[in-house]
Amino acid sequence: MPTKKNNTKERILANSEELILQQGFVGTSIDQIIAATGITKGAFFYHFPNKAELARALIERFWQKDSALLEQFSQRADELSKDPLQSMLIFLKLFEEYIEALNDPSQGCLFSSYVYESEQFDEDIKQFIAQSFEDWRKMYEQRIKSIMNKYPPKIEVSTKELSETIVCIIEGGFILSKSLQDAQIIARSLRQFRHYLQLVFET
Amino acid sequence: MPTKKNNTKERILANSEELILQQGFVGTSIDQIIAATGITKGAFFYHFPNKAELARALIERFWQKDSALLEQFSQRADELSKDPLQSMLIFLKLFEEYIEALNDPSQGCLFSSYVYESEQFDEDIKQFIAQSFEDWRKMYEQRIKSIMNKYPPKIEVSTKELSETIVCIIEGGFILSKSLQDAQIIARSLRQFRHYLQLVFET
DNA sequence: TTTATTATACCAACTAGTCTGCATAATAAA
DNA sequence: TTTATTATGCAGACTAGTTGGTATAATAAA
Repeated sequence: MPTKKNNTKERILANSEELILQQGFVGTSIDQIIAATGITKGAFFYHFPNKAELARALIERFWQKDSALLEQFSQRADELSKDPLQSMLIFLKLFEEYIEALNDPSQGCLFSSYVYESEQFDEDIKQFIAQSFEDWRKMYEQRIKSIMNKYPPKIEVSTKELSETIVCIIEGGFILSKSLQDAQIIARSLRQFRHYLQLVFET
Repeated sequence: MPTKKNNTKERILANSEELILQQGFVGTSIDQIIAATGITKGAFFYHFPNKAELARALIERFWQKDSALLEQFSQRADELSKDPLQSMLIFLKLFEEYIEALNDPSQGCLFSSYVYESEQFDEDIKQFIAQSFEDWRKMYEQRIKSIMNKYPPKIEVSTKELSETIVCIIEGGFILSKSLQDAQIIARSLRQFRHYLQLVFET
């Protein structure tokens, strides 16, 4: 039975993430996790010393998956156009299409989930989340800076504020998507932001 | 000691809301709530039959406070300008200034908090939250429709998508605001949306 | 007194986490 | 190649503490 193939640790992580996005971290008991995974307490505590370490492993895993995806879209966008504005528009489009494709009623974002239970987590996890948001935003900001170097904006805009707004739209989109059971909200709202960029920068 | 003046029920609600926005609903125990309020279990369960009813009372109270505020800004905006576009821009500005004024690092939105623990709540509470989001969005949509009737948009836009985006920005803004300990994010991002509206509709 | 409000003591269920033990897999020795 | 040894991965019973909730008594207000 116990082979290298059926990676129990990964199954615990996947099941935990799903449960936590629906019930919250504190609201998800280890008993629920092991029941969903089909293992026992012994197995769980063999892989994680305590629940706090599960939380840490989950958020790091989430960020890794997330940034890999963004990196992929980023590279693809740069391949398709060397122009900073076009590349950014393509990047956002790729993101939208990805979201649209999962017609699964959005599970949500683990970062946001943790933020609304923030006092349950260690200081370094809170720090990791804040840093991740910042890194994510800065990635957008770099792109917008490149655009600005080439195209004079029609109105006075700040690269920081523009990049912040993208992150707000996505995180807020997850919330509405979950509540209204509508998987397309993020894509639609991101499209609005794309139009905004076009109005600001396109000739 | 117990007079009508020191309204115990209201104190329970206020303290609960603050704790829940930091720790989540499940993560906040009744023991914590009564300790923060300075009462005992007996007093708590006199005012609320169970924790689920506290959740319901909290979210209804939150919505009442919220819609009263929005109604106030809405009326003020209509007083200051009869033009639908100007009134909307003023409305958003009032909202921004309100957020800016609370330089308290944002407590957050109870709706979002509940959404990320949604499976902990009864179906009717989830329904109430979804309906509140929809009502809120429709309020914006009405304003945008009025604008569209008067001003032809520069690009093709949907009133639904525009109004959705506002809600996304605000809810996402709360999350970033909490995580990055920056109370001004919502205001800054809303300003971006204001600029977008101006670019789309202003002559 | 009657009624509204709060205090105290308590409980059954659930919580995260521990402990011992057991099967298999990998490695080393014969 | 067989056999002994050890490491890995997991099962499941157990514990100490916490949870929401209750029963009842005390106290205050009308």
